[in-house]
Amino acid sequence: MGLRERKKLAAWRTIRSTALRLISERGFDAVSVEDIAAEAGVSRTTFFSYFPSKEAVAFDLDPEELAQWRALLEDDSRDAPLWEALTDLVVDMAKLLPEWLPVQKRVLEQCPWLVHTARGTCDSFAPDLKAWIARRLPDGDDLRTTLVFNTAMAAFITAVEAWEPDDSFDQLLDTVRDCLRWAGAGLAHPVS
Amino acid sequence: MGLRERKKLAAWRTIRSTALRLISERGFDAVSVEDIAAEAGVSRTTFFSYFPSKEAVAFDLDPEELAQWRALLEDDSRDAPLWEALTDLVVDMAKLLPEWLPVQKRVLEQCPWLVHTARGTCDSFAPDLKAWIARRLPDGDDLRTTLVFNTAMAAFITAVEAWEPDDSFDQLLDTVRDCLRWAGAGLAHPVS
DNA sequence: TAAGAACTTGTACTCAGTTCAGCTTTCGGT
DNA sequence: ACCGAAAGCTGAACTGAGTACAAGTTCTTA
Repeated sequence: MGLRERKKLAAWRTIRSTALRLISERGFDAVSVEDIAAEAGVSRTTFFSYFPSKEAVAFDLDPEELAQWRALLEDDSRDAPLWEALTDLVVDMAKLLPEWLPVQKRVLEQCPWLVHTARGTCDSFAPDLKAWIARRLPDGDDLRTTLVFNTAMAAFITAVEAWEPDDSFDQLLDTVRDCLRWAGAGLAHPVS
Repeated sequence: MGLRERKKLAAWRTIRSTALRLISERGFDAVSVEDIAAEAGVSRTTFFSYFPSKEAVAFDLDPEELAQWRALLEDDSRDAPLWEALTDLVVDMAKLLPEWLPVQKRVLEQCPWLVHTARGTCDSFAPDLKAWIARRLPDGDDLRTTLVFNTAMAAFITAVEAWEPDDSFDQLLDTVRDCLRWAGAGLAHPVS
């Protein structure tokens, strides 16, 4: 990794951690991009060359986590039936975020309307994850693929919504697994 | 209904229809709030007293549709099992929007990132719809309630995503019903 | 080590959204 | 019909997000 690339990653992380610190101190609205940039020692312009918006600085994934996440999607060794494999995949993805999720939850506690942005972060994986699902669906039904994807996301989000950042992370993983299992088994049936 | 109230509704509709016309002519980004307000014959300030944001003018529901929607939620006469009743409810809700949905879809075709806003419109019903679900769930499990809600929403959104505004509206309703049925039956099972 | 690519920065701009003080219109009671 | 209160409308002035761009700096590579 060349000097340029290392510097870039370092700058990314400086900006991000500075932003999270300020936001957790003062709240999202009370911190301007100007503040973050100044505190991080870069210009406003540079800030926007790293993050497309003020919201992104709070929710974008670290490039390394992102790479790990993509790696999970390309691992084709899961041979269980679709829904079980998907459940494992989602749990494995969640496992990569033990630092990230609590921070996001705390930001969202203060600014609930940012939920949309947080979901957007997940949505950036939609194409890849959909492709992953389509690969494992016998027929190439697009509607069915999308339904599986959206439902799995809904189950995941439900678990994250219910989880408090002070609870243990394992508890979240259990809930994620439960929600996916319930959704997969069919919500029209009584609880098993 | 007093004069004041009638005028207000009229102004709301003027602003809204003006906005939709301009947006469909030029695209969402190429229309400023200033343009909309001017064309609708009100001030910018007034615009923001009717709509909290530029996005809202494209996605907020007409007060009358909103009232009908709320009425559906309060109709307690459905006595089918939860998931069937919920399926019917969602279909009934969709039935109220034969004008609205095609317009929204066309706006979203041009500005896909507004999906978050569109979802937000649905989210404004979350509390009421969740209460509706909780009322019909035997035990008062919050997690389960949320899961049912989120999954139903996911199924609905899946159907809307798959629908093209040039397709017949009945086709959308069928797809909504199918998606809810599949999700309710359990996506882990093969297609029936 | 020099040419060129990639990155940073300040400046200047557009537009969304808020605040507020002053004006006009509607409403309810008399 | 009239008057005071309340609700609504407006323009002006402000903050802050996001973009465009030209000029300067730092890294890469041959």
